[in-house]
Amino acid sequence: MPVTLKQLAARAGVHPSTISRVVNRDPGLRIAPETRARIEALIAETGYRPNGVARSLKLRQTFVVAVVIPDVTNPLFAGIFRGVEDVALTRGYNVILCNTDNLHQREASHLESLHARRVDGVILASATLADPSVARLRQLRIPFVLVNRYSDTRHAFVGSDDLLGGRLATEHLLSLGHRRIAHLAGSQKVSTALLRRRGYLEALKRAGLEPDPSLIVDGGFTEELGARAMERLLALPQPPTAIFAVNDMAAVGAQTVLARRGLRIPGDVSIVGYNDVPLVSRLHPPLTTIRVPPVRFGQTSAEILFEQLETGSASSRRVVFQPELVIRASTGAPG
Amino acid sequence: MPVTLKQLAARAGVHPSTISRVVNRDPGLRIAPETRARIEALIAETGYRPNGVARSLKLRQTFVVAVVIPDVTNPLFAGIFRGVEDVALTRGYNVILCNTDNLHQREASHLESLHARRVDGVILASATLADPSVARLRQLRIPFVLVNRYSDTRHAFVGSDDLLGGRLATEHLLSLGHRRIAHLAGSQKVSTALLRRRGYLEALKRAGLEPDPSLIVDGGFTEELGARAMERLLALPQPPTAIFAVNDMAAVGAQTVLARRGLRIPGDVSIVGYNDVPLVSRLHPPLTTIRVPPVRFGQTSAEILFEQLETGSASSRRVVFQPELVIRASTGAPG
DNA sequence: CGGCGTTGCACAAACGTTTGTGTTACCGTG
DNA sequence: CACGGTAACACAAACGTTTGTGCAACGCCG
Repeated sequence: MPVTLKQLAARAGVHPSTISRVVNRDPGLRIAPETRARIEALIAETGYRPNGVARSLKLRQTFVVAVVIPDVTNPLFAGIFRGVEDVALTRGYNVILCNTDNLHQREASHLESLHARRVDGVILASATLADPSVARLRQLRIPFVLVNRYSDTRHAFVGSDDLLGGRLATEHLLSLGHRRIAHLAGSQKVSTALLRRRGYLEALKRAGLEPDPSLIVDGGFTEELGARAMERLLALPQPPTAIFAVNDMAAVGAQTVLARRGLRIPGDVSIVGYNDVPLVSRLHPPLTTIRVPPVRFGQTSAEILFEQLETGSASSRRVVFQPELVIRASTGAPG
Repeated sequence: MPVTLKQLAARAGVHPSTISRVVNRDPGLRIAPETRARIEALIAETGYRPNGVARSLKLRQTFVVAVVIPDVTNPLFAGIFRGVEDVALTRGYNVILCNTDNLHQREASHLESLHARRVDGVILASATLADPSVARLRQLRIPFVLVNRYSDTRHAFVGSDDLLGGRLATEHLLSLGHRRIAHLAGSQKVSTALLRRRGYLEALKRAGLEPDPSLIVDGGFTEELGARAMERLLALPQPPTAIFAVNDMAAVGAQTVLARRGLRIPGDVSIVGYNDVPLVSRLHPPLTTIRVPPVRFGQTSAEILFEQLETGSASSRRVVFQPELVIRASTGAPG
């Protein structure tokens, strides 16, 4: 049922190339008005749509980009995707979404598949530090931009100042009078976690405090891992009076175990999260957190990607947004 | 840089078709072991990957499916996407994600684009009742399955029993002793909203109660719209003692205005939501809601879609899951 | 009226695969 | 030694476009 150029040409009594030029509005096309009308009528009648696959083959462009993220189920990444789709749409692009679950293996296999499909570019939100997948992307000469997390500083990147964010969160806690501030750290293989931790350490140092290694506990980005890390902290001889969690979900996990132990927030321990994902403002208590603009991440990274596609040359633009501390009821003066 | 079959063939001193057969492991291929070895070495050396676009053109299959949803930012739809991606991966498929924002125009334009790209199938989670887009899909002969919402009963569909869900929610409220139960209804153009409302009405009728039209207020699926609807309810001469919201976000919106007015939940008014999206269990108070399995929605719909792709014939299978009432602290006996 | 510049198209190659059908050389058999 | 069979490939068409170039026919000018 899908009509082809050749069939149309036969019915219109012209050569396929002529039809092609009218559907593509070739500006240099000189054509008799009646012929054009005949062709246009036929197009309307048959509902002809050029076969995108054939077009892509000929044009060496697929008009598809891919977004690779750890997990759409995480509102941060969902927001990023929205951002890129919104700008991709305006350029006539569609976007393939790939979830990696933070598995290198899965990330790599997605990339091979995307390469085979000849996507025009990829936006990678799942990069780790010195990520081999990023090297692969370069090797394959696939235009790409890193978002939220970076791999190293040579590549196009859009995200926010996680170092500052870590400092903001910690300084807030310090200003409330906390001295034993713990950090629920994420994997140090990802830039965001690394920088937030560094920001935490910097803030402590600026305040003249010696960081206590036992207060920095490697957890992860999930509720489950945040909860486990919190439990380890509570087992300490002298538990912290405040927590800075690497992200909101870890903070929520910590809240849960605190509540189970009958500890009050912020009475007994204050908590600050990171990202300000939906609904954390409605938790019990509402979570103090660091706000970042996920949709703008997506939009900006897409714009940089398309810039590369248009100029045909890789960019190493880095745009970093300022994170913002939003103070809610989960933080207060130490008991 | 991307190698082609022809280039490989030249270097290997064989015909392109021979290479093609070895990469595709053509079972009927008789080949000298040494030739095969030479070719395989060349493939490994050059990192050759068949051009997927050319393959698609020849095979008339793109190995791409699309998921069309209102908004990924909504965890329900994000979950559905995860489900379909998981099974698509096992079949070597990639998936394009499209957001419609519940705009018919945007839905239609996405569909045209997907058709032009010749995607192998689509999973549609944004259908309205008697949706023209669904008709278009049939007309274009694109295999598809509806998920969560249906358009009419002739098409493949996977979702849950929203009628039952609506009854469950309402009966729970009734069993607590509520008599003035309001319903924050969603758009009656979508099956889920329509059925949940019908379930609500049925439960009332079974309890021998006459539904009060002023207690059914058309809101929408967002926090904002839920809030507005709640305000209208509070302006009533005799406000309700309980609310059944069409989804969790609307319920959250209602909670907000209740809190602003100093009304206690569930002391003054009870609330039940729908979907059990992440974090509503951690709200203040934790939200009673109806749980549905979004990831299974996605998985199942993908399986049905692939079934169609394999058999080459449209299916009208309908699989509906049982929703589950999960009782939390937002509901209690009327004050 | 010859030549030239347009106008309005047609031609054909190319994009990179897949696959049904040759075709050659060789081996074994009677 | 002729013949059939098979092993190991080569050939070529096709998938549906795009685009540089070719080429009639026509009108116009000197």
